[in-house]
Amino acid sequence: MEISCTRAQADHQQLLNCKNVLEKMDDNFQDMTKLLSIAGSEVRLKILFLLNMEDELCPCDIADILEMSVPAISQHIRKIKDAGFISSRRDGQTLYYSLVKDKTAVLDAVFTTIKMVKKTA
Amino acid sequence: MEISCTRAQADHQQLLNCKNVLEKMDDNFQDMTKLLSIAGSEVRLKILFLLNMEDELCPCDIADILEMSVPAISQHIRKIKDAGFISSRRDGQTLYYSLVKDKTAVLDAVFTTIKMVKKTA
DNA sequence: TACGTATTTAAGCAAATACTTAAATAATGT
DNA sequence: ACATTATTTAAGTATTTGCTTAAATACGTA
Repeated sequence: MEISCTRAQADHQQLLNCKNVLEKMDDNFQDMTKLLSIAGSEVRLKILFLLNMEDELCPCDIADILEMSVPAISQHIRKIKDAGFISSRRDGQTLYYSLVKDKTAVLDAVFTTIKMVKKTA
Repeated sequence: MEISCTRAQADHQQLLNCKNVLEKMDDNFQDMTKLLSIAGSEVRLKILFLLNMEDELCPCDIADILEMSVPAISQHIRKIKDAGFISSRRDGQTLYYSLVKDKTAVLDAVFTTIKMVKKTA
């Protein structure tokens, strides 16, 4: 309980209500944080964007496109995969990765925004 | 250019196209990465969510709600403010922070998703 | 079996993060 | 001017991150 804000106008009922709301959605916050922290890296955001655009790609393709080393890409992929946002399909030696759509649905708004042409100031 | 993926089926034209698309939107990726990396921390995501819900709050309120120290909250606020996603208004000793709506519009989808009741498996 | 390619994994390291505590600013009231 | 409250800033530190290089694993083929 220990409310520390001693402002005269502090609305303690409001603060308690906020606490309750957050507590009720704690799992949702953790899930969303996981997705946003994955997407909050320029490299990983590009990987997710590319998979959304091309349906599936192999680590080697992604390394070529982003001009990065294969192990660096592989480690990003692993992080995204461990979080459950992409899945893989093997064809011979090649592993193809693709988005798990229902776990990454919120990113549609993100991709749309990225694709919007910016008005030059 | 140096394409390194030597798969027989590798579609080099596809890879070059991807590179071009990404390059064209590079600024957008940087802007979006900034927002997502800010939002990709559980504490900051909650701060943004609270500001969306309550319109404006002071650091002390947020510290109370999240049960964290005031300096810890202040440093998160500073990071969000430096990125331009919140603005402040002073009333006496109290600083009230609020969302810069047009810079955080994509987060509406995020907040909506968080508020959705999860189907228990 | 041996070799080449695709990918992952591991070890190492520099840089970034996110707290803590203590000190500095800023505004208000006595 | 002094004390109190709200907030920020700074310094210190443990943890996490994201690459690099080198080694391991997996698959296909001669």
